[in-house]
Order: sequence, then structure tokens, then C-alpha cells
Amino acid sequence: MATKDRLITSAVELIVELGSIDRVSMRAIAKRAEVSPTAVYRHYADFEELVAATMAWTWSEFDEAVNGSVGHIEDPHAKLQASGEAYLRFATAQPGIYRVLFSIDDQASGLRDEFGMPVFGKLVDKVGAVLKANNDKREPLRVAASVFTWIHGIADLRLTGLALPGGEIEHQVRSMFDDLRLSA
Amino acid sequence: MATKDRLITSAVELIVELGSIDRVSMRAIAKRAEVSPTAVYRHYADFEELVAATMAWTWSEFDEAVNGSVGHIEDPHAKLQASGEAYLRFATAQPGIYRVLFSIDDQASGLRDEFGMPVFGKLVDKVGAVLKANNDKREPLRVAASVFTWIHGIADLRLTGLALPGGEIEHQVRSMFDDLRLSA
DNA sequence: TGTACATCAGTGAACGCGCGTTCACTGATGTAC
DNA sequence: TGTACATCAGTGAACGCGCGTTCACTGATGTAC
Repeated sequence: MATKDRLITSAVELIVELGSIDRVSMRAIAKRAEVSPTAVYRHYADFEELVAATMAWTWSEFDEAVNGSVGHIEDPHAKLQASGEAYLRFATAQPGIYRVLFSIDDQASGLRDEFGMPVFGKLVDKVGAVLKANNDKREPLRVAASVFTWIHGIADLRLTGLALPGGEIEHQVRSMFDDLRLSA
Repeated sequence: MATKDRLITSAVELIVELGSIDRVSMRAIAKRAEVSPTAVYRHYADFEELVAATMAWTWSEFDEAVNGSVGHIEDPHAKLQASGEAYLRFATAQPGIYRVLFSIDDQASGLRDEFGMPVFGKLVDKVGAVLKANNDKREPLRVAASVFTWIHGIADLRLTGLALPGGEIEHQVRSMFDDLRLSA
């Protein structure tokens, strides 16, 4: 049904506008989706379930953004670079949405295990390919954790509007990979 | 007055327990401080002002944690290392509190300019001292921005409870500085 | 030193509001015979 | 093919609740003469 999906996209819109999932109410979502508050219960057992569905949707959008568009790239360095750029573009595009993925919250942390870990796994693979091409003996899992940590820092600080030097997304990703010795 | 401060510490306690400032209400703060909701208005014009005061207090606690305890350290490398460790300890100790500093919010961003930038300035100085000792010609501001970005990533991901490899705080800070060529 | 008065920190009751959820219902669509 | 019935997506009214804020007030403390 169209309504079920429209509730989720309405929730996403509101998160973007208000900057945090905690500021979004079920009634506001229903209103945005042009449906009565009661209608929500036809599709989700309660508000928590709607929030969970919204987070799951956000995770899959994130996965698609970061991994979907780079499948055709053969060169491991170019692939990692493109993926990193897509990561930052996703995080920067809509304030609040990226933060949803990393909420401090029991519900969020369960979804992170379920949806986030596979995404991290794909990063480990991409990093592993670069290490192999570079004949670099470091452990992919550890290096990928550094990449993830750093790029999360870039993404999250960008959201706050803090005026740090760092330049354009492309350049920022490139110098990160330089510092982590993941360049060609 | 004791009440004025107790309202702030109550607010901080609630942020820690609930994991986000958005989940904390004025009435809950008053209750925690053992005072009627009305009494809050003796000390703060409105809820927004109480929130602002709480954020300002959090910023100064953060500044104190990161910079207060390292003043006596002479060696620039040891000083930067100790400061980085204190940073992560502060962020990790109480979930939610650190996140308050980096909220997406007009009010938060004003306070970040006012209280956060000076703290960042001190980091630039510490990084500058290390660069000088290393006879490293890189620009302190840019290198400090990388340090800040990365350590924020470490701190923020730790809060989510994500099980990434990386080890103890001390070790994690050390390998970050190694990768950024800021070690002795 | 005593008295009059101002200031100050607090109270309880009340306001209008938006919240998540439940209820009894309506009308359209799908299915069985 | 028509009819009876079940299912499904939706509605509006109502619930109890916690919210931020205002009001008129009380009683203790500080100050002036």
C-alpha cells in the first residue's frame, strides 16, 4: 500500500526538517502523510514499530548510496574513493538522517547490528582489496575500522556546521586515505 | 544559589540517563532538583535558557576535562597524548552528554561558536607544539582539524556501543597520532 | 535596637496543547458458492 | 452471474497524560531609617 511507504517518507522528511528523530511525533507523521493518526495502526503496531521501519529504511538507503553506485568500478583505489565520497554526500545531504543511524538507543543499536554490520563488512572488503593491491600486510578489519571511524568523524562534524578546514568532499576523502596509507 | 546549579546538574543527570537532550523536559528537571516546575522561572527565563545554561556548563566541563589536567605536562607529545585520552574518557563516561555539544540545532551551534572554538584553539596550539618539536612543516590548523575529526569519530562511535576493533583508549589515541605522524 | 518595607525563592492550581493509543464505526474491495 | 460475507484501510471522537508557562500567593531574608 502507498500509505505504508508514505508514512516512512513523511517520517524521513520530518527528521530532516527537525534535525533529530526525537523531535518527530506519530501525529506529525500522520499529518504529513495526509492520513488520520488512527490509520497508522493499520500498518504498524505502534509508534516504536514505525520508528524501527523508518530506521531500517534509512539503513538500506545508506547502503544503496554507499555501495549501490560503485559496483561497476574495477580499480580498488577508485572504488574505495568513490564509496567514501558517496558516504559523505549521503550524510551531508539531509541533516539528521545520518544521525538516526547512530542514535544512542536500545532499539537503534539492535538495528545497527542487523543492518549496519553488513554495510561495514562491505567496507572491510573494499579496504582489503586496496591493501592487497598495495601489497600491504595490515589487517583489513583494523584498517577498515580506522577508515570508518575517521569518515564518521568527517560526516558527523560536517552536520554540525562547524567551520573546520578540510575542503571539498573529494579532497577530504583523498587526504584521509593518504594519511591511512590507502592510496595508490 | 544552590537551586540554580542543581537544576543544571539534574538536567545533566537526565541527559545521561535518557541518552539525549531532546528527551529531557523542564518538569522532569524540576522534579529531579526537588523543586516545583514554577521555581525554575526564578532562575531562568524559560526552558530554552535552562538548556543553554546546561550546554554552556557541559562545554566548560569538557574544556576542563581535556585541558585542565594537562597544564603541568612539558613534553608536547605526552601532553597531546594525555589530552586525547582525557577527551575520550570524557566522551565515553556519560552517554549523551558528549553528544549535547554537537547537537544539530541553532541554539547549539551558537554555543559551539562561543565555547567550542576556544577549546579547538587549544588543540591547535598543542598540535603546533608537536609539529615544531618534530620539525614538521605542516600547517597546525589543518593537522589539528584532522585530529579533531578523527577523535570525534572515535568518541562518537564508542557512544553507539558499536563493537569495532581498536582496543583501549590509550592505544587507540596512540595509533591515531602515529597515522597522523604526530608521534615522537 | 526596633520597625517598616522591599526583595527574593519558592508554592499549588490552572491554562491550552500535542502526545500515543483505543474505540466503535464506515465504505470499498476481494472471495466463495 | 449474482449474492452473501469477510477483509481491509480508513475515519472522528475520546481517553489520560505530560508538557511549558502564567497566575496569585506565601514566607523568609535583607535593607533603611
